[in-house]
Amino acid sequence: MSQVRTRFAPSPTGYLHVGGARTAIFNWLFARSHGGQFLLRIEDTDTERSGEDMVAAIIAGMRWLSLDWDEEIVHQSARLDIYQKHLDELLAAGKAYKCFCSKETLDRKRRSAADKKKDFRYRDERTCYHLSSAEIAGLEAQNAPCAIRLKVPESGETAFEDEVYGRIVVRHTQLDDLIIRRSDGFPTYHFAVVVDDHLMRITHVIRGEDHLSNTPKHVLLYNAFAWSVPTFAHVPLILGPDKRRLSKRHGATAVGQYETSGYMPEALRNFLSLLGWAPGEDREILTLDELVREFSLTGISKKSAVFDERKLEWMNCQYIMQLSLGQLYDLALPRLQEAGFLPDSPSDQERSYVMRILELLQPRLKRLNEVDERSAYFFSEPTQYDEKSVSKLWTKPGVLEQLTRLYSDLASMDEFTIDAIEGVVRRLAEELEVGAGKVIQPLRLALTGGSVSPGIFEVMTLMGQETVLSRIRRAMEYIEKNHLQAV
RNA sequence: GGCGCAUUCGUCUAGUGGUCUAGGACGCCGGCCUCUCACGCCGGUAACACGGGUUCGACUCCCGUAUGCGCUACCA
Repeated sequence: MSQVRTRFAPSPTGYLHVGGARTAIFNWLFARSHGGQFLLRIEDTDTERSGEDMVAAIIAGMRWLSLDWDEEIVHQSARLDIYQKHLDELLAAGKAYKCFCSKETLDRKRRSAADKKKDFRYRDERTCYHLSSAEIAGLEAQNAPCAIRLKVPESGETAFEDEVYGRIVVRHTQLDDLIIRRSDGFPTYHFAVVVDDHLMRITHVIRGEDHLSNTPKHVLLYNAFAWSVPTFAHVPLILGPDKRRLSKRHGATAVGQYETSGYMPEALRNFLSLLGWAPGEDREILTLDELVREFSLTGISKKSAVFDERKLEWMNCQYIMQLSLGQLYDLALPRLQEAGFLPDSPSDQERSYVMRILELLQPRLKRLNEVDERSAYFFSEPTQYDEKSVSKLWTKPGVLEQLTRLYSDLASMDEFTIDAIEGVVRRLAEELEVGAGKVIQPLRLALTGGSVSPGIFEVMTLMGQETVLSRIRRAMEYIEKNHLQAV
């Protein structure tokens, strides 16, 4: 069997979106699991809608997901002469013909057919197909714009075997003479895709299910050239929560958005792999190697899948917890620097301080972009106290005395270690005959500005005795100033 | 409208005629742990779209209905 070659062929009319990314992942996985090649092709024949910045964004997205490709990137816009050559071939063989009908004329005919509740099919009249060579020459002499259509057989059917959906058959009466070159000289998608897939020696075309209905047209084109047809595998579409095709209306659809909102590429890749495909086992957290090992076309589902961001978030959480502290530090560093918590080149001391913070935060992070707000109080005094927590925790009678005691007890400590602090706090709670939580929560509010944080004793050792004391004092001042304690 | 495709818990899915009183995961609910939150652990909730066949037997096969999606462009 010949070498497996797959490709991902996005059109740069937008950023790399998760649906495209999923298709790319499947192609990549399939190629890698067969020791084959994975190629990248930019389908930029629609010059109006394509942009260089989009190409760059797509490439960045691919890199971020570690989807490396083999060989040079193919740009369709640079292959116009190749398409023209193949067009001429079809024209010469009488398998395609020039069509001088204007878009306006066609639209009008389509509308009037629709009014009569009928389908418009160009092939029923084939106006331009019946033009004499003299007429064609005349039109061309006037430089009349013309498109090129493929001549589709009027009877019979075209079938192909899809690896996911099985045998697909379409009667030729359902098809029209499709345009394969626009009047502006650019090939249409259907034509370019077939020519390129053949020339790039693609063996397996893995793409979205929205192309399932288009594939018979492509098969017809392969046949017209007498080329062998590749294996097709169409993958189900990705839907939004409302079961409609995933689009910008649903929020984040671009891979880059997931990067900035703190998702790890490994998590997104893992999640996307499992959308419309399942390995034969129950495990869901799979490494790249495992994915490569397990991936197969037969595991692909026929049913479109809803993109569930909650599950992605959970998966991201799993990946964050697997990180070593050093890795987590590297990922958090730019975000902490941007927040102004760390200088451009942190000292060793700063680095180890942050690592200890991250150790506490690690199981609590769903997304990497939460690190700055969750760690803010380690870098600066709380600028304000959470209002609800204040009214819940600092209005209770005795809180001021509690904090006063805490202050003096903590101030007299020599060793500000986790165990020692815990001992002091618990002893105080016992003495006051209250649960430890009753002492800890008001304290937590004083130190962090809120009622949620990692274990308070860990937080305190990290902050250091001096900071802890000054924050307690500041909290007491706040309580007094605002007359929170009932008189 | 025509053609194509699909239809298992809210969501992702396992399941290829009997092992299914339908399994796992996310979510949700309850509990444990506990200084809050998170992690972790334990338990619970919840599905074969509907109707006909075929068969000794159907989630699994066939037909129809419904619903959804896709294609029906000189977009890709």
